[in-house]
Amino acid sequence: MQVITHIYMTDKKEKILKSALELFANEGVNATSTSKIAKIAGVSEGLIFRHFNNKKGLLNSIIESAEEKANDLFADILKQKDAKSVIKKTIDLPFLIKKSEYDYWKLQFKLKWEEEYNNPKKMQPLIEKLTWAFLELNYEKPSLEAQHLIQTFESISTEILKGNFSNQNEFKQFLKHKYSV
Amino acid sequence: MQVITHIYMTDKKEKILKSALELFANEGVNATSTSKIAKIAGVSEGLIFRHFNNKKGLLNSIIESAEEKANDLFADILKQKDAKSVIKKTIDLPFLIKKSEYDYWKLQFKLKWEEEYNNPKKMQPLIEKLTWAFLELNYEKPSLEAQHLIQTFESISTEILKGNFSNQNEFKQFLKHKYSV
DNA sequence: TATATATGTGAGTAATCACTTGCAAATATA
DNA sequence: TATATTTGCAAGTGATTACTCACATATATA
Repeated sequence: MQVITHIYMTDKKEKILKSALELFANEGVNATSTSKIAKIAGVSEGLIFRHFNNKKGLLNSIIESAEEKANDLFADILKQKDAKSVIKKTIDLPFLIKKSEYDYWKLQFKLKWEEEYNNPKKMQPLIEKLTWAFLELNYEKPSLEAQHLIQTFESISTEILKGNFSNQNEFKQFLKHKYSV
Repeated sequence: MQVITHIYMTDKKEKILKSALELFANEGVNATSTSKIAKIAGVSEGLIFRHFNNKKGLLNSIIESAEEKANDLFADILKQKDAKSVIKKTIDLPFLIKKSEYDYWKLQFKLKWEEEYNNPKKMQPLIEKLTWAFLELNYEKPSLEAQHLIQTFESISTEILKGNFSNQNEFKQFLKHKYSV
């Protein structure tokens, strides 16, 4: 057994989650069979269903922890008291994603194309915080500026996760200069 | 038989392509079985393989015509002689996508997450044209500006295709004002 | 008209799918 | 220690998968 935050989880259950995440993120949920997950995880296929009931239950379990990771990242921005810090940290956000967490984000971005899992409201707190920041800084259209910066954030994240973003630092500086932060 | 541009295509072949496009775009390639395509198209399953050899051949055939549609849209921008027109038309681009062609674009955007079908070079001509335009207008960092506008274009397209973009016109005006076009 | 080719069907195929079941071993609790 | 519960596996299940094949009909060409 191993301690995850404060919940105990068996090693094999963890291995299933880890293998499923990797396969779901890189090959797609539908293209990943439960037998393949079991094989990669080194467990019997039946164990997947013992722990997660069905394939969807496994996916939901992964999505849950992925959303936790997303909220952790947003939390830091939401608690900022300084308008410029909010914008600065939003620009930094996509460049801070750890390689070890790429699969979590890949899966989330991919699933946004599945109606069932696309929830644009998840960005709402960040949009509101940015709107406040742009208002504070006397931008003409604060909410549209917020919308635009979120779009930029999503595009940058997408490019990074797909592995085609060569001039990351240069572009980050460019953006910070644009917003004077 | 029916005439498509200058190539003859049987009605049933067309129906297969149409049904497959709809299903691939909305439910995903892996989640769409050839039997379901045949059922929706009102043909025998075997006919799919007669015309396209295998499922991948069918997908490739759809992708080909999707890329043609994309190139048609880009072509108009690439031939512009005026820098401001280039930027203006790029901003207009995502808002010009016809509802009847949503499925083509949905499929293209979804497939960008599959390594095999992700080809960032496809945007290169547009990036270069925009870089030229921003240089012409004396922007400090033309190529980064181009990269940024393309990102905005991709984000807007994505939001429109996912159906969560309520303030389209307002946002379009906002962008045009930002770039003074 | 005769014949070759293209278009179409329906009934197959083996492989794989998500999932179940019966039973054993490990662990927690009394 | 005795017993209940959890964790685990191997061998299944029927349904569905992408794809093939034999055969028929429609169309193009000689």
